Amino acid sequence: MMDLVTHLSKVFEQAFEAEGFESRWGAVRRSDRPELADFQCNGCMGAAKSRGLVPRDLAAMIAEKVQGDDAIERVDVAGPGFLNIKVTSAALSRQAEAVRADDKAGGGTVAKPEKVIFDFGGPNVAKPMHVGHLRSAVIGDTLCRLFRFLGDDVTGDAHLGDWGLQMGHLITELLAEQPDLIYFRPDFSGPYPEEPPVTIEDLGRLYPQASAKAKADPARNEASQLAVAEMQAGHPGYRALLRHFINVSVEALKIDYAFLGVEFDLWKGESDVDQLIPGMVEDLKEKGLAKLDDGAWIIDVARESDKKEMPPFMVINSRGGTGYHATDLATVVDRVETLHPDRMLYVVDQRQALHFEQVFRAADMAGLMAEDRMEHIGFGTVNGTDGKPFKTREGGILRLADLNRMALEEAEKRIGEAGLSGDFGEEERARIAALVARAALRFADLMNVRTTNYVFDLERFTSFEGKTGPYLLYAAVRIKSLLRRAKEAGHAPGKIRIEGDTERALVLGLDGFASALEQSHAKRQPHILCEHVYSLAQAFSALYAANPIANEDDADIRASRLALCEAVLKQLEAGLSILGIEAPERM
RNA sequence: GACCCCGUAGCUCAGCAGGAUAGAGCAACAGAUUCCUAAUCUGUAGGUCACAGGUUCAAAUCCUGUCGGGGUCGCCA
Repeated sequence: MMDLVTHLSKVFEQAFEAEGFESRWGAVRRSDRPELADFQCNGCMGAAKSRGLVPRDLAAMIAEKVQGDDAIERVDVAGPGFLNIKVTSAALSRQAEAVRADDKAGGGTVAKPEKVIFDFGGPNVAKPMHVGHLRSAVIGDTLCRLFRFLGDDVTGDAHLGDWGLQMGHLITELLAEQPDLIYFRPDFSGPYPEEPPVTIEDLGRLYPQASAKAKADPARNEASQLAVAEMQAGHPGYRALLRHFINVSVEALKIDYAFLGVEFDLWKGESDVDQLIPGMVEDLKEKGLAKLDDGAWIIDVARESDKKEMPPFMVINSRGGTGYHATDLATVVDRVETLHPDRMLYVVDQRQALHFEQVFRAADMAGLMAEDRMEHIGFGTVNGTDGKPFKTREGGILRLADLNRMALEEAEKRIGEAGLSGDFGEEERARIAALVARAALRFADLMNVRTTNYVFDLERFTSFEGKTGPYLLYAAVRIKSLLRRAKEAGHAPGKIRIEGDTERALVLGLDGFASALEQSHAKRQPHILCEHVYSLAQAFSALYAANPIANEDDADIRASRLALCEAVLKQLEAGLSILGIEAPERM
């Protein structure tokens, strides 16, 4: 199906072309002045100027030209030369019917589907996730869903941070606590036990313990670095421990992600590409890209056109170790070889912009992937009211697990207060609370423009009124509920006839889905879709408050409104599912 | 110091491929429930779009500068 904006744009573009103008002047968009018109075209001012014509005269000519189109009721010339377009009720009815019948609820498909890899989440083994991880997880997961919805072939990879100093900390701290473990015996090289020697609680305790010691004692830090080097060199016991740490951590991570409805196709990590690094380094040396500088192997990725200083890409550091430059580039090698992507998107904190610039340049220079096929989808930091990265009152980080728990508790409390779900069973109440909490958290993050920092406000994340996830659930559940009642009463939906202003507004809202998705996709900005879904829910709520639907006496109007509700619900659920939000049947 | 991002209502933020009277949510105030879920709806009030220049028929939006806030700048990731 084609949305009205696209249809009208074509009509106006043809009109401009017929008068010998460039078609771009014919671009039509939703009206800024809904009381005057449904759509507007502002091209006459610019087009007239290019010919020395009077804008209003040209506008009148264009208005005359488009008269034949059956979606257009009338076109008015206003102000200096605006064209105000009002569409027919029949056209709106058609659009609503089309949304109702469309299995994508009016959302389209990208012109050219691609195979896209999303690198997001980026959780670290043993380090608990904090609020910053919420952003990568939720934005990345939503973009994956959005791209899939529009037809792209998507693979989401968690890209675990399992190769750094934290592994050394864990190993050395475990060694201090349990020196007799088989993993530390130099005379033993496997096979090692299947059962992990630690629990997630152990990891949660060992890491901060070691980290604190290392900060205070350089020698202790040195020991961890040595352990990392040994592990990277292939120490069998350490490797076996690494495997255990990863497995134990991933199990725990999955719980937090599942709460948020975040899913990954791959759980690969830095350690998975370690074995590719030597070959990659050889290749870089052969190509003359890697050079020895200050004891380290680097790639000079700077360009003359650079306005800023571009530090070198660090392949191997002066101690002979590899850092995240090497693992990230090796990950590109791995992905290109195994998945053959058209594009790779990295959903990572904006502060890593320079790092990715370097990785992309290096990957391009190494002939792995063209620089313009790789994008850093950066996001802003989650700040406190002081403008600094958010800290709890105690000054610590807010763990994601704690945030999840707080949202859930608020949801449960609120369900009790509102007297909702009173007659539901325990299980259903718990499920509803979980869905409400997820909706609140995801929407509170996704509604922000991705790239800017935002101030974290716990109340906003656990609030259920106004522009929130729960508001959207509420709207969807209301529709489900009234459709259910109508069905029970034997009222069937029928032909849609759009009459009043609130109905018109609602259908115009429905019609904006495709372009919201398209823009959201093009800009990699979930908040555009959030805006759309929210305004759709608002438009429905306004109709709901002002008109009876299932209780309407006139059978035709009732059937029409019921059908309209079905269309709205379909699109609402489609939009929400992209945002990773699921509405219960009742709440 | 260089480079990047930001500055819009009391608060948190949209809008920025220029377009008419700058929009939401929260907070404030006034209303709405004989009937489909009030986690709702309707309305009122609230803005020198940081500041100063420039481009343009038209600037919150583009350009320049200033001020203020945040970030990044070779071996932790």
